[in-house]
Amino acid sequence: MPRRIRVRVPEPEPAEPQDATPPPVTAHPPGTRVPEPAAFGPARGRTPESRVKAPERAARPAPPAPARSATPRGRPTKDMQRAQRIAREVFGYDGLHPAQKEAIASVLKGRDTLAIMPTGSGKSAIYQVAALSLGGPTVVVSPLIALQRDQVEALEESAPGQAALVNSTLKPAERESVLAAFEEGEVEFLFLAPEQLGSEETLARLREAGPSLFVVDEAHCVSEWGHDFRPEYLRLGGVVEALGHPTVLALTATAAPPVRAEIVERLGMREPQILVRGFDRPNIRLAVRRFEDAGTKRSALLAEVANTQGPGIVYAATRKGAEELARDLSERGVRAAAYHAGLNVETREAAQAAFMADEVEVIVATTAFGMGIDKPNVRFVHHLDISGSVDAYYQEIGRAGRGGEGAEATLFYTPGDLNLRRFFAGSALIDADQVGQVLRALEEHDGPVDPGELREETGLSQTKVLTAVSRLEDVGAVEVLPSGEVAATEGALSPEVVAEAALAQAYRRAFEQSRLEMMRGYAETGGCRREYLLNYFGESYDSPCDSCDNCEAGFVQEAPAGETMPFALGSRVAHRIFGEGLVMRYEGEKITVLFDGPGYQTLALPVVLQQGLLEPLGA
DNA sequence: CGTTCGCGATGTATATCGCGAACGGTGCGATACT
Repeated sequence: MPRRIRVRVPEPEPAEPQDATPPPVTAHPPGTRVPEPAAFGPARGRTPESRVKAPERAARPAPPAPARSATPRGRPTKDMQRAQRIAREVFGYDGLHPAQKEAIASVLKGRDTLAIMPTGSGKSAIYQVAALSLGGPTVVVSPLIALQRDQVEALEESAPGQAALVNSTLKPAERESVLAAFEEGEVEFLFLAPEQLGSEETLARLREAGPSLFVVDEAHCVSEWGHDFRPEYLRLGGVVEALGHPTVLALTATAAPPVRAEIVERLGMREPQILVRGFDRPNIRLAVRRFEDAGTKRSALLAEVANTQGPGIVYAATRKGAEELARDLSERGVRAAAYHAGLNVETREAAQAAFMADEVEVIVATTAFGMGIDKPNVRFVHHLDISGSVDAYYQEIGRAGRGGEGAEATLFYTPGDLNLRRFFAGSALIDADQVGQVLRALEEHDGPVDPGELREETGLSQTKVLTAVSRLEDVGAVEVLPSGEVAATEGALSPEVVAEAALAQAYRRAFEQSRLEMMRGYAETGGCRREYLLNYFGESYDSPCDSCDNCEAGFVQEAPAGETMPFALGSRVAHRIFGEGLVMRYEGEKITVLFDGPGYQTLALPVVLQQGLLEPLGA
């Protein structure tokens, strides 16, 4: 029930004349610092003169423009011209990069858009400019409260008072005033974590505000965290629907093809525009050093870091490992600090701030460190322990060399390190018993049930209940209503369903394991590592790269053109047992296919050809 | 899977051994306590 009836006057879009009147853009208030340009390339300095000129440009009447529908192809539309003015005058960007323009244009056309671009390439500018150009409020889902704060602060510089956030640290009165301001259209951007959207009341308030744009930042979290760690991520598709399907803009720095597909599916994106900006980071030199025992490996890494100019990041798999390495580095005279989720907030923030300020030279961290870190002068990112997937690894090493200078990414590898990752890849998932418990609790009710009730009745945690519900939803046994309530679909409550949900779980596990196998493949490949990484992200690359250990050692020969690729890279194939899949990579006599069911599988090419194991499929 | 933890036994050292259990990584929000 709406608390009040209110006629909402649509925001500028229709009210704004389509002709020469300048857009209602706030110029920088005097004394406001102009934010750094977010576009690629070196930040060009802005002179005071250029700042003074901006308002003049805004005041100058624009040339008469034809009606929007008559805008000639290939030239910026009226909407895009306006977006570029906003980028310049509100945010102080010197110009938008082509990829940014493309993404903004896509959003302005009302198209759901997935933009995959490296950190530091101005992803924030995309949603900022698109949001102000669209008119109508914008919901931004972001995984970390710290990131939300950074974004609000950044917006505060150029669009004061236009951004706010909602989370559990707010007092009820503060929360109320933020939501009210958002409903009234006084605040353009509202930042929140997906968990906030689990509250029916909050959702209703957002619906009341009538958002025109729904942004999912760090969208890979949908796939990486949604299945166990933060299941609310899988609920975002329902949230989008409940909000009347505003245009969805998903942003991430990395996503392999299956992760992309999952983002699109889970967010319920319709005919999405998918924009991928180059994955290659040629200035990062790639290497793997293999050891047979962990002690030797650790000593080698210590020596390497102690003799290398920082700043740098070392990733470790465990908290303890991170702390011990930081301690040993300090003993060797390296200014090092540990960073992991077990540290108290002050220690963590101090470590990060010191690293950003170049007071700490090396940060030794678990996976807790990194999201939102954009430091240009990181000289190396080394791994004491292997990452759980190539996706995670690439994101981690991508924090090196942002400024464009040379950087090193070395994986210190022993095969035994895979065990811990195997454990992580399988452990967080719930088992069939727990799915059964939730299903039985559902049977007790006739109609839809609130997840909170299920939690009480099963004694499972919120996360477990939501995970079980997601699995049951995957097999069509339950439906989650826009209200957040869970409803069993007709005739679905059967032992077969539990079995099916368990199977879905097994598939997920197999997929995780196959991703780990791909990481192992990187560690053990004799081919060009850059090619391996880029193939993983669905891009082709002509090795050798001359900037990885294998290419430098001369292991990688240039492949004769048109050699032994019986199935084109990126084409669809079918396998009798594994089902359909996507050809990812050739190496030696092996072919790697990403199957829709069991994930990445590497097959022996001669056997495949001899026994006809793979059938090419049409596009 | 490998390492660490907790505990009882050993058998008299205030320490070591052996065994099974537990843990290992990401963060939100809610709750219970000062």
